[in-house]
Amino acid sequence: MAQARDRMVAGAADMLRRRGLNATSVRELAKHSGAPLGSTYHYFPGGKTELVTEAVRFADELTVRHLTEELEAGPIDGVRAFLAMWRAVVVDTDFGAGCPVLAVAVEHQPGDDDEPRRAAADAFGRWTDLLAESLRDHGATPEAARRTATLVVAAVEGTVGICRAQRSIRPLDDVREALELAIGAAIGHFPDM
Amino acid sequence: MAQARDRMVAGAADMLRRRGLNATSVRELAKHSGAPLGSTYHYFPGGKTELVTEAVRFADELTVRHLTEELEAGPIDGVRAFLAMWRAVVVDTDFGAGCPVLAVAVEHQPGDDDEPRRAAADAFGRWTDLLAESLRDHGATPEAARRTATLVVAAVEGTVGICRAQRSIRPLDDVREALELAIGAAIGHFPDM
DNA sequence: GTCTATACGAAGATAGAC
DNA sequence: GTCTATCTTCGTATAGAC
Repeated sequence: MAQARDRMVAGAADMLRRRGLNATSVRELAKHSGAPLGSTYHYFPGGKTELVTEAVRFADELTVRHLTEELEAGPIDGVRAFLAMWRAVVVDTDFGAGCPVLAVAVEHQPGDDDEPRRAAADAFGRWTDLLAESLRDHGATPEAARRTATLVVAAVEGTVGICRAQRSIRPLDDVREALELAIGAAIGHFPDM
Repeated sequence: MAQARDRMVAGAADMLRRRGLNATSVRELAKHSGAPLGSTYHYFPGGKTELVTEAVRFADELTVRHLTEELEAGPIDGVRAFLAMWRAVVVDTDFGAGCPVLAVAVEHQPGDDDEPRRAAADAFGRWTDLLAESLRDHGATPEAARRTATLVVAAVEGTVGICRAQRSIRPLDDVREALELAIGAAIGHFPDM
């Protein structure tokens, strides 16, 4: 059953964004997915490392798909929709969920397996590249595009964490306005940014 | 011995920023601090929750002290120094450490004790308020000051996570330049931001 | 008051019955 | 091939010897 496997990956991504990496247990994931514990190691011989890595890639792909669609309307509307997506994640879960990719980045430690961290690095890189490409296409210099794209991804990740801590959505709304100005400057008012 | 207690709080903050909340065990913390396990519950009757809460407040106070000093030279130099501080944390630990406050925010889940999360919320709020005050003092409107201050804190938190995932300091340097432009706009070029 | 020894549960992972 | 039962390790927390 590939369906059970897919459910486990999606379930792992959901647990990661809610509880983080170390509080996501294979046991509970199996229960939550309606699969027996042993099945996990049948589907994922690499154990928790393999499962988490796939969960990060799954979240990455979802985000890339959304971001790609949203950026077709240009970088300002694209970022607006990007922020709206994260706003929905935080609000719909009553501040219970954030970004699974950031969780892996924050909880990774040197001795751990490297694959989940690398998947997280790739995800951040891909989102930044998509945004930078859109900014360049709309008049930003390559340097301004890269800097602004990095700012957007970093600000979103950080703000989602702050919103969860404060149980308030205001930081995200403040950051949205600040980012729109920064993007406007990068593609228009300050081409040499 | 208050010294042993203080060492444990500082040690907890260090473990939090390296491994995150759930991988920070009272056992290893005691070992790392040279104290027996039982002493932990003598100094911190509230157990891990109390210990973590104090560690977050400890990191908060350190950061407030730095930020306050650095902002005396104005918001641009202050933010530059703020970013330099975080740059040093990430580089000096070879991408092994980030922000302990963000770790608590990312790993908190609804059923958990609320004190650590609230301490994290207070920390983010304090840093934002300090930055916003400095921005207002240098010509930003209250709204622009709040938005820009939130952007700075959020961007720093997010970027530190991205740098750790990618094992590269470049995102932080890119964000520094982008933030300086945003601050310049808030206090000078666009007073109505 | 300090610390050793331990209780108790849950984690990741696997062996082996079906 | 699926899943139950179990191994081992580590987590928080405490009881009670010094």
